[in-house]
Amino acid sequence: MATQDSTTLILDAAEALFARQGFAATTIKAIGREAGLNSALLYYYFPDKERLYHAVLERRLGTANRELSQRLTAGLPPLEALEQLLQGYARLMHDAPNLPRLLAREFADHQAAHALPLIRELAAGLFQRICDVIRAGQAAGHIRKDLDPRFTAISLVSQMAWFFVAQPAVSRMLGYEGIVPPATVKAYIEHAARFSMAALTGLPAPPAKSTRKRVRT
Amino acid sequence: MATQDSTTLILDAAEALFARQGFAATTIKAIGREAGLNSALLYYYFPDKERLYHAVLERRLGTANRELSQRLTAGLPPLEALEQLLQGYARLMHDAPNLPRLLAREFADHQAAHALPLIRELAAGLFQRICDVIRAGQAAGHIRKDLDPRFTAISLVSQMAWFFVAQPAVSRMLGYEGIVPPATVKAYIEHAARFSMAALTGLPAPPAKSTRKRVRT
DNA sequence: GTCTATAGCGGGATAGAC
DNA sequence: GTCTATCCCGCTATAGAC
Repeated sequence: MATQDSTTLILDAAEALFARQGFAATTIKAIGREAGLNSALLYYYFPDKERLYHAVLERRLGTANRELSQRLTAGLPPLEALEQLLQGYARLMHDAPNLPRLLAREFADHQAAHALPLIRELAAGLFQRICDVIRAGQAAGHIRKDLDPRFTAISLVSQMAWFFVAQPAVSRMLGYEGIVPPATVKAYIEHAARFSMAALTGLPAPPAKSTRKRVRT
Repeated sequence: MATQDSTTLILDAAEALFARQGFAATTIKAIGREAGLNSALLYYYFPDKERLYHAVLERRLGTANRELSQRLTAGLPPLEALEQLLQGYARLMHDAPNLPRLLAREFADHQAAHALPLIRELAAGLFQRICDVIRAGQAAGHIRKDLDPRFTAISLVSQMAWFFVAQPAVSRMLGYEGIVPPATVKAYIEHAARFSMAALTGLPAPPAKSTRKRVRT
């Protein structure tokens, strides 16, 4: 609790509130209160609310992106690289619980003036690299070739992303009152890894059964 | 465009705006404009903004829940039931493009006064039923027994949920400018089904390789 | 760098005419 | 049922003292 520089204090407070309530519902005064500073001071450090928000996203996404991309460029064999990715994603979300919420809001905001471009750029870069790893795995014969690399990347990321974004609901479904306990998070991540590895390496689903029949009742 | 009753007009407009911008950023006046009605009229049909929002969610979630649960109680064999679920989820999101965004916001809003309880209840009921189907599949020997049913349910739903919630980003990643074209959506859904079926039925990932090594660089 | 005070605007909600 | 006019509050942002 030793005195921190005000910029950090403000960014921290803003991040917490933006994540919890979103941009519009968060007031400058509330941020000031949360940071223990006078709200007028925010305008000394940041030109306006919009750009404060942007600064929050940049700080959080910048570190996130750096961490994640490290895990993919480590030069591991494809399957291990993907498992590391899941682990890395989980650790990221766990270390920065605000991140999933911030992301969810940005995604939901259609073409918000906000920082979507930034996110898109980061995500796209990451996405490219995941696809490349998958393709490498297919070329090396470790991953089923009938999987579309881009779709597969989405399948992998989804399992992590949704789990953390939907925390409040997920928590309830798993039978907890408040937060999902760390041990359960860990167990889920291991599940997701096993689930995904089976899908990546497993045999195609038995084409028996008449699976394609009616879709409408 | 034939004249509709004002309630529907208002609900439609409100749903669109709430989904696009969220609760706080959406003004009563904007809803009136979007609906082509005087904004004061909203207070004739709804007591306040909060309860208008609630009405929007109830309308959308009510039908959604009904449709989805039908697909699970159809008494199909487990694996087919799960595939139907994925299909149903996709159709739902496709038919009501506002739904994923509304959901994402509700999940992100920590303990918003809004309608989380409603969502939690619906989701929990559905979740229970998915788990039951998975357990049935395991008992019948169609699904690997080393998978935790609850985690597996999350893995399945995630792949659909995130794809639709993150549409704007997903679209960019797949190389499209605006919306993901229907054909691609269909292809992804088929992918997700295949991916998931392989994971559900496939062999455990080859325990060869030394997969558990370093987690930190 | 941090605070007080306040301008100025826009939003939610109401009163009441038609 | 639908519209006009308006109240009142709270928010962003600024001016300026310390």
